[in-house]
Amino acid sequence: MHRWSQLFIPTLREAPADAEVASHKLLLRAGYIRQLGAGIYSHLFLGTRAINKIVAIVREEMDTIGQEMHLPALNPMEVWAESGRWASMGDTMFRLKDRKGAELCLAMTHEEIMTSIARSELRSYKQLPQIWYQIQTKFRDEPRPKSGLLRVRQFLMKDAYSFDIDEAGLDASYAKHEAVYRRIFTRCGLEFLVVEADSGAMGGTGSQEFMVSTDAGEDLIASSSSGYAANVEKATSKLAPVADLAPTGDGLPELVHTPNQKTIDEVGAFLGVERVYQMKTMAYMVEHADSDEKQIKTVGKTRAVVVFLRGDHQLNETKLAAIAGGELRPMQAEEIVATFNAPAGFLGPIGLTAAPHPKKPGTLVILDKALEGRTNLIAGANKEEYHLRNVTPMRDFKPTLVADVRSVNEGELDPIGGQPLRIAKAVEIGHIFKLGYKYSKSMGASVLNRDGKEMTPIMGSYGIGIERILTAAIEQSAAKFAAQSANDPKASDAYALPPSIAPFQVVVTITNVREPALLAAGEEIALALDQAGIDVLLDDRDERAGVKFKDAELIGVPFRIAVGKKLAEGKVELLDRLANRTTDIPVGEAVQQMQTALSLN
RNA sequence: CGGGGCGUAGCGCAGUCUGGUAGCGCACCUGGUUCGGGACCAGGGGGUCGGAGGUUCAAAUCCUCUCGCCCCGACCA
Repeated sequence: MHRWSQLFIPTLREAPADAEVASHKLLLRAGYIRQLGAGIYSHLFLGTRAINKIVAIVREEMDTIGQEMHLPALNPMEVWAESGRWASMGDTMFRLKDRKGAELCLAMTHEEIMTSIARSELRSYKQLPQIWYQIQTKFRDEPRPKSGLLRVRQFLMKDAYSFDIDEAGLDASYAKHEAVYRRIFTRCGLEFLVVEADSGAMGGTGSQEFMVSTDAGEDLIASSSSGYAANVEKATSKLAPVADLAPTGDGLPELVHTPNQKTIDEVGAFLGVERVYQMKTMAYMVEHADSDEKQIKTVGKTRAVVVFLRGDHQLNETKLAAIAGGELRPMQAEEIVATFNAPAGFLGPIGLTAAPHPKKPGTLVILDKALEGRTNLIAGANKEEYHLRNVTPMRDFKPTLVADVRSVNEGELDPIGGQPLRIAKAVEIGHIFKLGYKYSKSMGASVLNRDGKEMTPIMGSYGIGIERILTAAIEQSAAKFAAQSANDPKASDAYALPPSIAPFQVVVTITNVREPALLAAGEEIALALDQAGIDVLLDDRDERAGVKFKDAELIGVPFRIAVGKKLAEGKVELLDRLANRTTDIPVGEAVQQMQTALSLN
């Protein structure tokens, strides 16, 4: 049994000025963590206990489908060079040299290491499927660590990798992870959402993220009441049909003089035409990763990418980057002139030469799906001071491809049930991803199939941010407490963790340790709880009751038993902080009442 | 990397503009009173003012350089 009087729980009355988000302030104030450097934190006693509980849940669930390993965090450069990530990871990877000058890195994930084990050990389809996982510290030199434990440079991750003989096997391994992830996050007491995610420029056939909705989050997710949920990087929507403008003149593109009218709004106002009837031109350059040799060989290291969007729509750069196959940057003035033969402000589709196919050289011209079938649009004329009327895609110009590259907006209808989309901030706590052959192929893993033929195993990778479970739980709870008492300025101080991940399940607060009866009763109750297998923290400090109550709340323990005045009547007070309910219970029933309360959570 | 802000006692801050013995609240230590919602009285300890260089009789304060941290934009668990 733990006695507060002997523990190191450095609670703070005020949060350090650097702390911004609720979980960061609370973790510091409650004595869970202390900062060592930007994005580098020590977990103190309470933090470690909470993390250990989360890890135990993750491990217990993962053990139902996979096997735990422990891999090196310190990796020789060669293994990362093989997959191409030594080059592609750039500054995000911590790199170092040993005394001999050999290059090493601190691992950010473990695809390479797992694949190298698979390659040297797996020989036969009979050994598949395999699911290997580990719970380990990862290192990432984040460009901008922030928000306490939410975005850090060193963190705990549960990462798992599956190896299957074929796609059906991968689908099964993926489905197992999805089910296990749902159990893990449910047991951790989180309200989460599973969303469709961007699988990145790397390819891959499927990817879902597990998200917890909170304003502290950095991701945006779109969801609706029909069950649709997607990262906005991936989300699509149904649009209300638009009645096109009537053609003017002979119905063919017609030049209009538009001096000094460059933006969509200026041109719209000048011509008296709303934004939905206009076509917006956006010009980028893609830069292909050095590792993508094939692409560079056929289309060059950089390539012009031109996108046409409806005037009132926003480009989604993630979607575009996935299609373009590299990193994007806006075109510079000379590049614009080289591509369009016209200055910015009057760019349009006509006269532009599109690559006939994405894999062929030339300008990659993309027409956003929302413009498919539209007619008589207003667009730039590729001529200074002129725009065109009556521009009709496919008739007047042919893009390289038609694709969804726009961002959805709040209120648009979801693509499956047609319900309005809500857009909210969220934290990503887990990600499951059908990797495909990227690593097994580049690193040369293979097994013999039933016919004695060499096959490349297909892989999946699956991650969980351990500390993020803690922070998400705190954010979620703090938001709820704040909403419940919106006019109470101290409300942001309050939160409570789910019993499954709280450092203790219950605090027994002896309101005054100088009264022998209270002290004895508190000791007795705490001992009984401890013997019943309940994680109890006995607050036996010689402090005033107010201090002890505040501290008990600050550390986020979900139940509190106060031993005080009512002991004279043989009663103690049980506070359920998650339900915000206080009940007086007979001393002798403390264990049983706690067991009941815990079983309900 | 670009933009903004901040480094003064463990935490929160004042002092910097206008150079002149380094301060306040909380926390900490001692004694006393108090004891169910962050008590009170009295006494006390603790600071290379982020670092280096410069200007000056004199620098937390002015100048130069540098390091660190936080926040806003491009990445991810």
